[in-house]
Parts: sequence; C-alpha cells; structure tokens
Amino acid sequence: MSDRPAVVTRFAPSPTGYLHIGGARTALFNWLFARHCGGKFLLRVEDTDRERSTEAAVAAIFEGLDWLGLKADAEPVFQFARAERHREAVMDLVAKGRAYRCYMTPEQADAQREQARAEGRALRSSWRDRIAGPDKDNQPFVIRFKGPVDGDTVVEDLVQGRVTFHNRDLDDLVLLRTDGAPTYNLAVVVDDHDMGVTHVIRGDDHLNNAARQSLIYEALDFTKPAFAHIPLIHGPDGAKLSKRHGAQAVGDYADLGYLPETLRNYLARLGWSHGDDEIFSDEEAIAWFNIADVNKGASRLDWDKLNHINAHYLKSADPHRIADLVLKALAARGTVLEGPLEARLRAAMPLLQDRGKTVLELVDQMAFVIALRPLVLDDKATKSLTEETVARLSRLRDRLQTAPVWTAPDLEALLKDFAEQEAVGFGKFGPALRAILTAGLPAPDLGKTLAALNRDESLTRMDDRLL
RNA sequence: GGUCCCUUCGUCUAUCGGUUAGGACAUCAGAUUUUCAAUCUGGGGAGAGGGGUUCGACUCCCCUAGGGACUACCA
Repeated sequence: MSDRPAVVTRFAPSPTGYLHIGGARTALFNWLFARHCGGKFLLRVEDTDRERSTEAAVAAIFEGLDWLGLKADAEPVFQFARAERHREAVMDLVAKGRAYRCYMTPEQADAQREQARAEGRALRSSWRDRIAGPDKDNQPFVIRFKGPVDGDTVVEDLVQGRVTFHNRDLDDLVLLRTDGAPTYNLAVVVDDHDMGVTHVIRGDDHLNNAARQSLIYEALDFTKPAFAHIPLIHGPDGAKLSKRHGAQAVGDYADLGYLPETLRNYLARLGWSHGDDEIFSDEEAIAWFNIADVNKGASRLDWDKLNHINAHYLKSADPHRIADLVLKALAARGTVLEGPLEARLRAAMPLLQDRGKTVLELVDQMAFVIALRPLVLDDKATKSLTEETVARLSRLRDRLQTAPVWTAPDLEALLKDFAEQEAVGFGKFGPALRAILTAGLPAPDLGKTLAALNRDESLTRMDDRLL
C-alpha cells in the first residue's frame, strides 16, 4: 500500500553537454506519458562522472527543458549527491554474495575481457569466487556484480516487445570504482527504485543496459519498472544525429527562430502518431499519447516539416510575443530598435507574421518596415519612375492622404478603385509604388505594405520620390 | 568479432490477414497575381530481396541484405 501515484516517469540526462534534440524528445515522451496518466514527471541529473559533468551543462539542460515547457513535478535529483546510498546498496549486494571485490588492474581486466571475447562470452573476473588474502589488504579494488553464468534475462519492453538476452553475454560489470564511486548501471537502478519510477522511458541505446539493470534489480530485490526504449532520432541522411547535421541543441532551435510549441508538436509526431493527426495542441497530445503507439524504427529529422509546423504556430501566435522574438533576433544582429521604429514593427506584426517559417525569416520579411529613409532604389526601379508614372503616383498619394481609414483591406480597395479610375492595370503603377515603398525588399500585397508602414511613413516615402 | 534492435511513397506516418495501401511535409502542374510568399485545385510517388504459413499477406515465421545500438572503473 502506498500513496505514490500510479505512474512516475523521469528524464535523466547526464550533464556533459547541452540538451540535444533527441534528449528533448525523450523528455517530452516521459512528460506526455506522465501527464496522460495523471502521474508524475521527475528529473534526475546523472552527474556521477565527475570528470565530464559541468555546471554549465546542468544549466543548459534546465534552460532547454524550461524553454520547451517541460516542467518536472519535483525538484531535480542530483545523482552524485546520493553516492552514499549507492554504496549502501552495493554493500548489500556484497553481503548477499551478489557482488565481489575484484583486484584486477585495468590492464588485467582488458586482457581477460579479450580472452572472454575470443571464447564468445562476456567478462568474468577471476576474483569472482576468491577472497583476497592479506597480501591484498592495501591494494585497490573495484566491486563487480556477480552475474549469472547461464540462463536468460528477459526484458519486457513496452515498445520493443519481449527481448531476450543470454546471461553469458553480460559482463560482470563494475558497480563501485576503485575510488569508491558508484557507476551508472548501479546508480540508475537504485535511484529509479528510490524515486518510485514506474516507467523508464529512454533511448533504445539503453536497451542492452536494461538487461544488465534487470539483473541488478533482481539481486537487490527491487520491483522492476516497466521499460520503454524509444528509437533514436537520426539526421536527414539516416546516420546518427551529430554535429554535421546542424542544430542539435534545443537552444539552437530557439536561436533559429522555432517556437517551443513547434518543437513539442514536431517531436511528439516523430516516432509516435495518432491516426492522421499532424498538428495538435498539448492537451490533445496528452490525451492521445500512449507508449503502445510509439514506433520501433528510428526516424529522421525533416527540416521542411519542422518549418511547416513552425509557420503554422507563428501565424496563430500572439503578435506581441512574436514581435518580442523578432526584436530579440534583431538585437542579436546588432540592431536595437526603440521608439517609433519599434512601435511601427509591433503594429505591423499582425500583418506580417504569416510570412515566415521562422522568426529569422520574419526578420527579413520585416526589413522593409524598419528601413531608414531615404530608401536607395536600384537603377531599374529608378528608370520605372517615368514622368507619367510619377504623375499617376502623385494622384494616388493625394488619395491616400485623405483615405478615411488606414487598414489593409481598405487600402486594397482604394488601390483597386484608383486603378479603375485611372483606367489602367496594376502593372502601370504597382511595381513603381512597391519600389518606392520597399526599395525591392520583400513585402506583402501593396495594401498590406501600406498598412504595415502606417500613413505617415508611406506618404513620406512617396514624397521622397515624387516631390 | 559478439549480443540486441530496426526496415510502408524522398521524409514523418496510417494499416493491427481481405483497402483502388490513407494522410502530412517535400515535389511537379494549373489557378491566383502589383514583388516574394501564402492560398486553392490536381498529378506523380511506397510495403528492401527471397522463401514459407494461409483460401488470402504490408500485416505471422525463416533466411539474406541494409541501417542502428551496445560491447568502459562514460552515461
């Protein structure tokens, strides 16, 4: 009897670098499953490798999870802080005869491992059944797990199905290092048990470890959690995701102008599906998510689809929020906007936020809004400003000046009406007007362009060329 | 080398023994058009190969090929 929630999941990164996209998806699946079940999602920092773990990495991972919106339901557990508890468990194992002191030097271990491999079996230390004499009293040793020599270990995996391992292929792995520090496979088992983890959802690079850990669970008399080994994410070329595939860290995606909801949606859809649903809310994902629907095969990152989803969320996002992001991206490029320019950009955002797949693209799409006068026209544009065109645009300018309302639809209508009145097609003045207003920078329909610039700026830019 | 996992359009996927194998992204064509997009309509495009099991296999089994993970006193 316990009051523990029925389902407890955890994300357990080792802080040796930033949070990469694969880890982000693992965290997401854990989060989704816990939410779906009304359970808890925990966080554990696996920092037992003191050499490679860094504060900066811990911060980067927390920041990444935070940005993604994956909040843990309890304070994170730092594995290294629990070393004493891990040692306790190992001593318990030694007392039970399920672990032993091994005095082999690393070199001896390598040699024995090689020999074992040649014989088609895993390493079994020669110290398995020996008690050291006084000669070893002050000699360094490690504590190894005394694995069964025969029989099978079966992992019932929620994603991969039933997977059988032969015990003879499983090493007598080191539980406690020479310096008394616990190793990963031991610490994971003890921590998952102590944290009440019911579902271990992690990358399938750990599937082999699940067998080793199963043995430790049994030796410790711990109840095993359910395992779910989800496939890894590969790069667009099918190879394991690495630096040459570009963005790996979730922070990179933020810098590139992707929204966290985009990543959640896209990543959830990678290796998991709910019928034909492609774009869905967090609530829907939580309601639908089920480990049974997770695929077994690895999937590749597809930038086009990521972009498509991001465009969708960019379109429907709060303009103020997107404006903040555009401003931030601009600032990162060294352009700090304030005052009227910032106000103009913010006001124009609802008109323009559907024009980019990323915030960075939006920055480019908004360049015409914040361009400084006088705009520099290229030769072609300058030549198109014939006497006739200038005269016509001047007439248009006067109408614009007295336009009763300055909104995109009204301006669009005004433009149409003007064309009719002049008895010409848009081709007779549209391109020239566009050149005057944007200097060839990307911009939307003229009605929207005028609206985005606001009346004063539009008229002033026209005056720059027409007067 | 050994152990284990994986394999449906270019990509992400649906299918859970009987479908013209569906959808999304991408792509191509057309429409729209004042630039670039967007949008709309339509098209092409898949069960790795070979054996079985079965009245009937994408679906179940085996082999081959290809891809991946693990094989540390890293996690």
